[in-house]
Amino acid sequence: MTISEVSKKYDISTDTLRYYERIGLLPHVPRTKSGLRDYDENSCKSVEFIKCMRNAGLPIEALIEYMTLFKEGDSTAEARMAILIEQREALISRIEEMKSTLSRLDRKIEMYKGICSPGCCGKK
Amino acid sequence: MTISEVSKKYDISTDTLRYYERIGLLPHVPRTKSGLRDYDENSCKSVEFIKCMRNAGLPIEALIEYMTLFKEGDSTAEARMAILIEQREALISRIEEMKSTLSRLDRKIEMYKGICSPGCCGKK
DNA sequence: TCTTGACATGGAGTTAACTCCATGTGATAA
DNA sequence: TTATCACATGGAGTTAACTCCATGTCAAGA
Repeated sequence: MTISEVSKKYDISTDTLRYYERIGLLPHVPRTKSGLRDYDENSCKSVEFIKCMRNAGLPIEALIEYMTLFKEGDSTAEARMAILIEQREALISRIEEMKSTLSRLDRKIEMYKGICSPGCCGKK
Repeated sequence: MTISEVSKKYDISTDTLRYYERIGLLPHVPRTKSGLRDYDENSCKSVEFIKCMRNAGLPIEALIEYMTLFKEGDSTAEARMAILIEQREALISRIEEMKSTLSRLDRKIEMYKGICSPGCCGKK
């Protein structure tokens, strides 16, 4: 797949895809004879994984660490798992925080509805 | 309350507190005769609200709009509510996204545990 | 052969949200 | 009265994560 196809498929700009590669987040993508990127299934999977993790707010730094260990082979499984566990914890607490903010927002919105309900909207 | 007390209480740097004020996010904080900030209950409530919303990822821009409308009085209630509803929607979808990433992480971690379980850690 | 269009690279620029800094002031402790 | 100290202000600098740009190459259509 060309870079623009991957860009469309995952809704990530080509600039960002190249950026991910040069900072070592996305493992080297295969090239055609003339040097163009030719994403294979592995590359696509990585892109998809990165997109998912980034959208959930995992920092690029942690993802680079993870991907780097990955390239280093099976012996790094332990360390990779540690990263995932750490990020999992962080994610859980962000979700909790967001949920409580959400219910606060809900209450606030209900209040606004209340203000506007019995009378203020005029009776005919 | 002095700025440093508020800073400790809400765990927000004094720089950030002043920053919020100058960008119009935090309504003007009362001052002492000599010009020092002297946070009253209202100011504190605003700080707490902002902190909560920011931690959940609401953009400063939206919060400024909200606060600005607030200052403009009751006639803006409708518009304020609209902002809250909009942000609520955004928050919900972020939470959903994060939850699905969380379960993906969970599965991945289970996989790592699996790899390491029956045998690889040596018997004895 | 010439032109066009997608892509490559290295490096600079942007955005959001702070964070830091230089300089100045008023209240208080020594 | 002098030295601190917390605080004030305006403006510059930082960080993460992109995004944009100038310049160059290559393959394919006119």
